[in-house]
Amino acid sequence: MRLSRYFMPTLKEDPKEAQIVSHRLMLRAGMIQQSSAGIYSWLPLGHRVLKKIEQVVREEQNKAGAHEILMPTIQPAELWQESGRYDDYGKEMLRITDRHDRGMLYGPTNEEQVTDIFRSHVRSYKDLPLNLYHIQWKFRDEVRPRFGVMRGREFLMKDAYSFDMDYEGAKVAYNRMFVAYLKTYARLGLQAIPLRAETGPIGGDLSHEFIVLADTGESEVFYHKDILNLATPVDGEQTPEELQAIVDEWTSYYAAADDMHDADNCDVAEGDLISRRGIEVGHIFHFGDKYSAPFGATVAGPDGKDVTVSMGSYGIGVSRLAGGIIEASHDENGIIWPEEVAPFKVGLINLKTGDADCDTACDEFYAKLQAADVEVLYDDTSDRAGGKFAKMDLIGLPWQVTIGPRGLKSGVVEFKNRATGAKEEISPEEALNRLVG
RNA sequence: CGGGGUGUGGCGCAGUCUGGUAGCGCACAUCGUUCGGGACGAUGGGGUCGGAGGUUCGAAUCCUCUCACCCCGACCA
Repeated sequence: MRLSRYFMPTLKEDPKEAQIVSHRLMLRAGMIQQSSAGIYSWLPLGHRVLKKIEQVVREEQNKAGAHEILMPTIQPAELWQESGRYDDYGKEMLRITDRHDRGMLYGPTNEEQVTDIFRSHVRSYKDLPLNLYHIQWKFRDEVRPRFGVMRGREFLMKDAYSFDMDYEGAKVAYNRMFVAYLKTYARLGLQAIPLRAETGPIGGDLSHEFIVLADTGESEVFYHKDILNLATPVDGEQTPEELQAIVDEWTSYYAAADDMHDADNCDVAEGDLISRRGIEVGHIFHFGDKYSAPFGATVAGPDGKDVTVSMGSYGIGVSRLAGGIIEASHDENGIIWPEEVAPFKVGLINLKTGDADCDTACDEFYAKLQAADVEVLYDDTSDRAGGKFAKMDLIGLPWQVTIGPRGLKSGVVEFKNRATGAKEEISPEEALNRLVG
């Protein structure tokens, strides 16, 4: 993409409404624009990031055997009356009336909707286990939206729902998601910690939330320092026993949010207990028949008798992760994107636009990157060098290649790693090899 | 929902106390000089000062009401 043709409205100064770093950087990088409290438009750069996060989440869900569907944002009130949550949910649920005076709502989550789909189509135990997920916008009318996209009213969430014959089966589904989440966060460049969680209004008896560490996190977390040294699970089919072993390993270390932490009854040695701020980026629940029972979601078992299925739900805040990743990965100059979610892999800086040799060298380099399918943002504007560097640092692409007349004389380009700041002078061919390889 | 705060060109702000018809920096446009880490000069475009009502000869400024947004707390992906 040529920057001269791109829509990336960056700001030099911090918008005053943005107090936390990810919100400031997202606004300054031209990723988002606020529409109203807790509701945002995603501009091209932000949209690219959002789609990349979504894709990583999607791939890991698919690998875990979940099937992608897409349920609507607007749901009928009757479904929620059936589960009893229409009255319980309170003002956080945005209620709408259509022209026929029918009660509708903008879905804050989809347990009812997915259970309705399940009961309509699944009749036999042979169709289990089943896990359906979608990545869809949700709306929760929070009293106090804040922190930019990290605590919006409208947000993009991946929510998966598992259906099994019994608790044992549901636990395998739960563990499979647990492991998939660990892999997902690792791919996103995040160090995530699973915490045992309150099951909350959603109900159930097995629940973990996943948090990423960041100084601006909303809650305080306490954890055993060795949990950070655990290896991310590897890809591939895993037996129920192997899944359980991974979950057991990750949950064997102490980890709790401030609401669950009890300093007096914590048996972690003082030097091993670490306290930091964290952002919740995922939450998984087993809740049994909480929805399947009132909805009559049953399947025929091997003996021909109907069994009410045992369910779980598994959420990842996709739009929140965009902010969460920035919170966890930035410096004083701007964002530092992990490679998997960077809007472009490399920024190409033409140090002297208008200089025939420099333009030619940059255009050729750009064409070669494009031919090799390397996502590149090419700053071909006539801005001054300083501004170009500052802008590239701000938007945080993993690599920066700078081509200028002086380097061309000696046959080198500047190759910079955004994360480490390390700069090397190498040949254009070498730079190309590193980016393509 | 309780407490605090802010609304003035796209962004950041001054002006409000002490009413006199809107200003600065950045950004934007044109021209020129510059140009290897956010240049300089000249010129120019853009704001009914969040909204409504009131006081006054006159309101960004004073009064009343209202809306929006932000921050701290309780709650959530």
